[in-house]
Amino acid sequence: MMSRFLSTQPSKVIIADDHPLFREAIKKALESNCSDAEYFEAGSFEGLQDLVDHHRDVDLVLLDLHMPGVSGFAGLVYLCKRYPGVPVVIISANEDPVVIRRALDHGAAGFIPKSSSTGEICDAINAVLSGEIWSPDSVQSNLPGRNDSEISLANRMAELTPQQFKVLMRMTQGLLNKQIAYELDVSEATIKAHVTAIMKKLAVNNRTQAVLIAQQLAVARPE
Amino acid sequence: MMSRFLSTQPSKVIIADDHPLFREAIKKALESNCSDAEYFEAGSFEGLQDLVDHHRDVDLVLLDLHMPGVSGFAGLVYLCKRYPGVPVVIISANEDPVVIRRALDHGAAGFIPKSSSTGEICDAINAVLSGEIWSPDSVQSNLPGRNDSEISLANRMAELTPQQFKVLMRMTQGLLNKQIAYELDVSEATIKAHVTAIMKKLAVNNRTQAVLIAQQLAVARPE
DNA sequence: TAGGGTGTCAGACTAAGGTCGAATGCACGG
DNA sequence: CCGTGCATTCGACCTTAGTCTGACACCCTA
Repeated sequence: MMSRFLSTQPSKVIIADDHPLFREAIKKALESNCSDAEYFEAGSFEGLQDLVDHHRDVDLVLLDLHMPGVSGFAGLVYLCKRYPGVPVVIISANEDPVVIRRALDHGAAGFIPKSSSTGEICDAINAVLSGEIWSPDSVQSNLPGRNDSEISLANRMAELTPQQFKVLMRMTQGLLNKQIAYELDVSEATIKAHVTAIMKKLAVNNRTQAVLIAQQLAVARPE
Repeated sequence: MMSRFLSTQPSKVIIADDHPLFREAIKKALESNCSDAEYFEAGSFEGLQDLVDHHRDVDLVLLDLHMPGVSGFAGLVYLCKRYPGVPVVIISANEDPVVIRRALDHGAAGFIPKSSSTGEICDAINAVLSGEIWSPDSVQSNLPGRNDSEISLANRMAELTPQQFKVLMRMTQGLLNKQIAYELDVSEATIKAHVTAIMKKLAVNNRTQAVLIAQQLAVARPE
């Protein structure tokens, strides 16, 4: 059976979703239908950060919108600005056209609803690998359009270093500096330094305002 | 000209919107088309709180979703639980069916898009005054349905006293205790006492988490 | 008139947040 | 090979947040 991927080189694909079964399902679908690509899986955003750091030549990232460690578009924005060459495809249970549009505006190379068939998924991935932007037929471009203030937030957010981003994500979960320090296995003083740097980059002057800015890139989890 | 209000008693109506011209327009529309009701206006949520406090016999509140001093549904939830007898009609530029549905779930007696004609507005108000729930035709009940966790948040939020609510709204703007104290013209010690009480009622243990809970009732401002 | 809830506040204390300067290590280009 | 810049780390120090105790006034209701 011929590979459905256009590239002749074996591809590196990262699948990031917090549900192991779903990661498996995606991988199986891609393996059987598409190609002999290499697959890497991440169950948390932190794991994803590690993977992209060690595989700068990755060809594609499949990213769920709801991952432990990130809320909403923050992870997408971060990846896109930090690794401009790497196409990121959002794969989500949420099919709200507004959400899809926002994802594409924030740099997603495609949007695949979880309800898609394996054939549709492969079509989407082929399109993305050949440089296209892929989105479900239901979404056309007459939607709300890009929101400038949100874009500027995204830009500021993208200036964060990897560690700072991890810290910010934990701040948006209401964790104390002490708790973040424990989770990241550094001293509380270090977290405080990161928090100060984050606030400077986001142009705010206290933790609550920083969290509020990060929250603006959040997406309500569908029921 | 006959009043289009069903009630024979003169009604008390409060119009809460941060745009003075829009308040005027609404009032004019109601006056000329509907009845000889008494009108009161509020340009901020704080003003609205004062009004309902002094006019417990108000027959109707028209509330914009985006008011200085409240974000999203918080104000609606607060009013509904605290003054159960008073019907609150949301009047908003946002016409997203999901938003409309959430508003009705949170106790709104009706939802009037700002794009409505004066005739439609009067129809809606008559319906509400005679005890019905009014929503635009576009919204039927096959939507997402009530979100239990959001309802429980709303219940906790509704336990707040008026002053605590004011404090919480300012916390969600990233203000320091000192700044809130200045705005409300009380001492910082008082604000601290309120913040402690708020966190207890919301069942959280720091300011960031309290703000995050409040933010879950927020609505993205449409462009 | 007593009691309960609310709003106000002070003072003293503990905990958490936030700033500053500085050290380390690592990558990049000269 | 060396300097420059950046990310990460950290301790010392000060500010803000949050708790606890106790207090007083107000309003409403029983």
